[in-house]
Amino acid sequence: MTQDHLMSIKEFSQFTGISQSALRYYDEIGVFAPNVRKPNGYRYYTPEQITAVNFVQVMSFLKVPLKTIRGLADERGPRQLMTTLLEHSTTLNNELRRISDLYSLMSVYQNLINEGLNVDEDSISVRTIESIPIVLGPPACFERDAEYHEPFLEFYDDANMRRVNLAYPIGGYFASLDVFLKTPGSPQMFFSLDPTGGDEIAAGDYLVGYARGHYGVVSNLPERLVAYADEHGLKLDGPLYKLYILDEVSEPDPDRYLLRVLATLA
Amino acid sequence: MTQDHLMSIKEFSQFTGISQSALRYYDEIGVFAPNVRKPNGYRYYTPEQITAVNFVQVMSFLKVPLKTIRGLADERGPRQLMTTLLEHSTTLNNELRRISDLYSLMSVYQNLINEGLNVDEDSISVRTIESIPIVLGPPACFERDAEYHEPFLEFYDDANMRRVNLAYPIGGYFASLDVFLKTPGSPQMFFSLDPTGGDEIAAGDYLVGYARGHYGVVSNLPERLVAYADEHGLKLDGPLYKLYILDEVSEPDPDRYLLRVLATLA
DNA sequence: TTGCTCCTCACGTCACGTGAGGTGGC
DNA sequence: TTGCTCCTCACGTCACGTGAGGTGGC
Repeated sequence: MTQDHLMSIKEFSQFTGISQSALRYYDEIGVFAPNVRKPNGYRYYTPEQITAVNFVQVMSFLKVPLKTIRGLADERGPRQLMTTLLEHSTTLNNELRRISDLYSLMSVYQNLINEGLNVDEDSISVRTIESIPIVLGPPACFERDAEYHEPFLEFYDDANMRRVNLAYPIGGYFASLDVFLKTPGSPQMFFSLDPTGGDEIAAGDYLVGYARGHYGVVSNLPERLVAYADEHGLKLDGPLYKLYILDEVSEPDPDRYLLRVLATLA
Repeated sequence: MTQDHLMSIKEFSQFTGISQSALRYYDEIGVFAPNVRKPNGYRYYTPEQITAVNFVQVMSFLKVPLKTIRGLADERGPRQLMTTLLEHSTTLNNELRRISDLYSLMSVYQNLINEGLNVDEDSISVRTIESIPIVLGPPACFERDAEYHEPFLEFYDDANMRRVNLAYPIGGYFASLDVFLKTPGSPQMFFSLDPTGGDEIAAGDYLVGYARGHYGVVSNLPERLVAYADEHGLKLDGPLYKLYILDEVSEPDPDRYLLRVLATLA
């Protein structure tokens, strides 16, 4: 290495993919300065500095504030760097969790919306379903003078404590079709589609039906389910899952919310 | 659902994990307002709004600006939401790539630093190594009057075009020990430890040695490697990989940079 | 001389955080 | 009355982005 090759801020910016204004800002706050400053104030960088600025990028991606990175450069050393990396690897783990959560959240939403857009909502059908992971909440007690929101809030409270991701759609669980027929608006438990949960909608055959309307409105869906089962000689036995596949998130008109019911076939 | 339960901003903040100031900000820019505003200006939220604000959170995590989310709420609908989700799933893919890149980058750094801290740098040893993925650059031609930085910059240019992550440590490749003995400062190619690359340091047995000092300084390492091989009746045949395992990123003192050489054993 | 690059302020932006100073509810 | 919560400005912050107005290099 004889004489160092000097790169203008433009060249250096193109090499590193870091904007010129970012480079000037790094210089200003003292986190990363060009190796050479000409009398006219022009900044010049050396090729070796590419590694150094990459390090700044890495640390700032780890959510370490730039001023901390600056301090870190002063008391640098392999051991210090090691501990810093270990400290912030938890940040990275959290980020990764958030990303993969979001991934599955998006695919859940996409599946529901897709179903909502393409389904023939007037017909009842039989569907074989893979196991779906869910989180069941505590028993929801709807006393006659109590209001709907109370068990709902209880569910939220409980879910918060159990670190359930409440961005996933929430549905209602009924122990049987009979319960649903009697109190279609009052599930015995709520459940979240958060896939990290320890519960599941068991794999198997289900009777599937839909209904449109505000939260709580089931119109004649329960009767249609029973009629279909009778007509086809099917026996319904086991839990029933109610879920809004188009809700306020995707549908601005409450009259067009779309409800789906899965009823276990014996 | 009789009368809606109303939550104060504090309660709602605790339920959703969103700060009070963020909620006020959402209200201010019109992206998410409380359902009820009392005459005294107090904000009250209903349980149903938990889903809605979760949606805002999700979109803003997808790097969608809040003002865009506001606009999105106006012309909402299942179909629109679907396309928005699809559009921004690429954002998510990029994020995920960056995170997992950073993960492997950190583990590469950690392994190197660990090795640098714990190794007996004066002794030569034989080590069996798993295959290590790398990216080889174009042939580096060091003409006698050319300067070191030129092939180095060529490597960077080429790597940039091939979308190699230049934050990974960079080393030098020599076709054989002989080449290294003659020109230890001028590798025939550069390589990056970027693990996405199509090349590799082949699995097998290597003679491993270390040297301290500035970039380009190898002190008596070549001779020590030869002497060790002679002494133990080992034959060196095949490529040699040179890499700084402690460089300017981890070590502030250039005299203490630590170089490692892997020489293929026949 | 003509473009092009670079410079330094200075101000804007995005998504909030942080008091200051004051009111409301129980 | 006391303490707690809530309110609205207003200003700060972080990591830049964006001109404005001017100089330097070939």
